[in-house]
Formats: sequence, C-alpha cells, structure tokens
Amino acid sequence: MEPSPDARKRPRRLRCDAELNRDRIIDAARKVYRREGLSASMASIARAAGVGIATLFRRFPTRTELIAAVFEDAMERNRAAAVAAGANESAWDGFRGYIETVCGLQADNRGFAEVLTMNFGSAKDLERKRQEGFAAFTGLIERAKAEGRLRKDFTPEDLPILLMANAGVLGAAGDAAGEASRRLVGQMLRAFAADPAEPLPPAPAPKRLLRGMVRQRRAGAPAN
Amino acid sequence: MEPSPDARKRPRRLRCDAELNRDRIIDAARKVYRREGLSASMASIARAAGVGIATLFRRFPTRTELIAAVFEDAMERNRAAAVAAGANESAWDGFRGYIETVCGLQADNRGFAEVLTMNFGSAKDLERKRQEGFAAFTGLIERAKAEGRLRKDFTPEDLPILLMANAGVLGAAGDAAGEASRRLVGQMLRAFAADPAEPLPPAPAPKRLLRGMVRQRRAGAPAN
DNA sequence: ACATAAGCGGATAGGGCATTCCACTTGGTT
DNA sequence: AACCAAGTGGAATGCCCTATCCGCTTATGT
Repeated sequence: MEPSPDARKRPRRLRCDAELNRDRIIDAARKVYRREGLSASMASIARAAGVGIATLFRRFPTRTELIAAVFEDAMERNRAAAVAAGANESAWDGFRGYIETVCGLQADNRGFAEVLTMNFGSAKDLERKRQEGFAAFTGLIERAKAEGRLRKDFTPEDLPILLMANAGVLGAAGDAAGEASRRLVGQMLRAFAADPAEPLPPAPAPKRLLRGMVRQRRAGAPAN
Repeated sequence: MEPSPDARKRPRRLRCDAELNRDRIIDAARKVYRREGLSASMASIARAAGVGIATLFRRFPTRTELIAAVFEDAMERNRAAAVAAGANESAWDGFRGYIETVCGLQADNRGFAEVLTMNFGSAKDLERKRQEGFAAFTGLIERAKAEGRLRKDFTPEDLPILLMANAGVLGAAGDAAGEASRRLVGQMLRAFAADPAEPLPPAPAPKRLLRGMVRQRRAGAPAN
C-alpha cells in the first residue's frame, strides 16, 4: 500500500497510537513554548505531554525539529498576514497593519516572538514560509514608498530589527509587556512614516513598568 | 581601631587576603558578565577568578549582591552621562547624545545591557544611581520639549522601553548587533524628534543580519 | 489468532548548577 | 612564637537537564 499523499515527507506512516502521541507532544510544546519561550526543556515538554522522554526524542531528535513542527502554523499565519497586507488598497495601511499584526503575534506568544528573531537553517518549511512572508512585505515597501507614505530610507532589514526589539521589550517588561510593546511599535511606525502624523499609544504607567522590570525566575534572570 | 571610613557598610574590614580575593572575583565577574550576560553561572565565575566556590558565596551570598558590586561603576558612568547631558547648552543635543551613549554602553556590555532593563530592589546604591541618572534625564526632557525639538508626547518611560528594545536587538543580532543597534537607535531618535530631519545610520546588510540570527549556544537558544 | 515490527517509557549515564559543610590554613595581634 | 578568628577550597548534596539504551507492550496485516 502506498503511503498517504501527505506523508511523502516522513518515510512510513506512523502507527496510529504514535500519531496520537505526536499530536500530544506538539500540543503540549505549543503551550509550554508560548508561556516560557524556546528555552523550555525537552524534559518539561515530555512531562506536560504525558509521554516518556524517549518518545519525545524518538519523534523529534533535535529541538529545532520540534520547534519547526510547533510553529509552522504560526509562521503560516505570519505569511498570510503579509500577503493579505499586500492586497490592501493603501500600501501604507497594509504596511502598518502587518507590523501591528506580527508584533501582536509576538506579544501573544513568547516562543513565537523568539522564533521570529532566529534563523533555523535546517527547518526548510518554516524558513520558506518566513521567506514568502518577507517577500510579500518587501513588495509592500516599494508600493508604500511610491505612495509617499513610507520614508525612502526604510529598508526591509528594519523589520527583523523591529521584531528583535519588540521581543526584547516583551521579555523584559513583565506585566507591562503589552502596553510597552504597543508603545514601541507606535514609535517605530512614527519613525517609518514619511508624514509623522501617526498617533501614539500611551506609555505604561511608570510604576507598572518598574514593577514589570523585577524579573521573575526565568532563563537569563538571576533568582536572588 | 575604628573601621576605615569607607568600610562603614561592611561591618568589619576584610582581611587583606580576603580583600584580594574579593577584587579577583569582581574582576572575573566583570569579564564574564560582559561577554555572557547575567545568566553566567556562579561556578563559572569562581573558576574564572581562580577561587573556590565557597569563597564566592561567602563574599556574595546572592547573585544580586555580586551583580550590584560589579556594575556599580557602569551605573555610575550612566548617571554621569545623564548629568553631563543635562549641562549641554542644547537640550536636544544632550538628549540625543545621552541616548546614544547609554545604548552604546549596552552594546559594549551584555551584562550591563540586561542590568539596565531590570530592577534590583535590594541593591540600594545601584538603584539610587539609576534613579539619579533618570532624574537628570527627565529634566532634560522638559528642556528639550521647551526648545521645541522633542515631541510633546515623549514620556520618560520611553527610555526604559528603548533600553529593553536595544537589549533585545543586541541579544538577537549576533555579529550584526552593533549595526542593528545603531540603526534602531537612529529610528527611535527620529520618532522622538519634533522635526524628523534626523539622519539615519545604515541598516546591516541583509546577509549579515541573517547570519547573525543563527543563534550561538546561549541561554534561551536551542543547541541543535 | 498470531507473528512481528513499531512504539513505548523507565532507567541510566553523564553533565552542570546552586548551595552548604567542614577540616585545614593563615594573617594579624599580642 | 603562639594563638585564634577569619578565611579557604574541595567535597558532598540535591536538583534538573540531554541523550541513549533496552526490555516490555501493542497495533497491524495476514
């Protein structure tokens, strides 16, 4: 019997119980990565999935493979958002909307925020989707410049830089992350706009931000 | 015999060999934190200092105490830069110069980049210096607004947000960190300026940035 | 029903880390 | 010179991590 058409990638079709475990792993990893970021341990994901560690490693021998499987759909949403933005009648509105959308995806998901700032050379599907989204975005740039709404010195690389910056704010601002991120994005859009009439979201209250800066136990943060 | 005037803080003066070890620890920690950020392990610092682990813990029972001792001078430089900026005849030039300086300090030191985005409640001296620098900066804001060069809707909280954003870029851009950081700061200054004639540093070359995004083994980055 | 390949998860090896303990050494004082 | 409080470093403890091994279980095709 031929392997199912979709399964060309994986040599043989998985046994159905294995398929179930695979789904369980991805679901668990999705939740854990979303909350804790990509530094979550393989062991904690196996525990969350209710499978043995060996099962996790058998299915995903490297962290990158697991990450790729988990975030393929989020990356697809990113790609789709860029393409949809390109269809906008006003290139600037599309540009602005896409940036707000993708930064919002980051705010909603710690893991994806990191994925958007990294290059996973070996995860071909993931990188292809990123690349397609990026291509749609660069097209939008040209149109927005032609419209006269986007500054001429904006370059496509300003997008990954913004994504890194936004990830940094989200990781450091604690409780105030959402507000601080929106503020950052507002400022950046103002910098990008040829006509800086862009309104600006409010900054977080000083005390909120200060409280947010007290790090919770997490990778990269000292405990004491 | 009275304790030396400077040693009021520490109950008794340290024995001279202990004082030497303390300095060795701080020097080693300074180097390690600069290169690796604050997630460096206590053990690795003790090794780098050439002292036993127990010695490190005896002198600095918590990570925070070590961090405070290591970065007191960098925080002082930050404070001094803010105060000096306040003395500038042109408030905008001072504002701009201070932001470039502090973001440059971050670019030069991974550990300090993180320190500037965190709140160490218990490290009083450190926080006092931060606070004094921040106060000088807020004074500058008012003057720069009065000059008409700084937008009226800039708020002091935009500074910590920028520092978090910059730390994010520095941590994620690898080889291209310096260029990417300067580009980010340029964009932000443009957003802050009432008259956006600000010139912009060039963005990193696409390939450089992409290569930089391939993470080296570091906290928060998957190994495989 | 049964044979068997596929899959399972506990156990284990090997490492790093934070933190504490303790027997030994040493600087400073008398 | 001798004493001892202060200081030292390495060992020990206990935790979590990655990665692999291996004996047991089970889905699946006949």
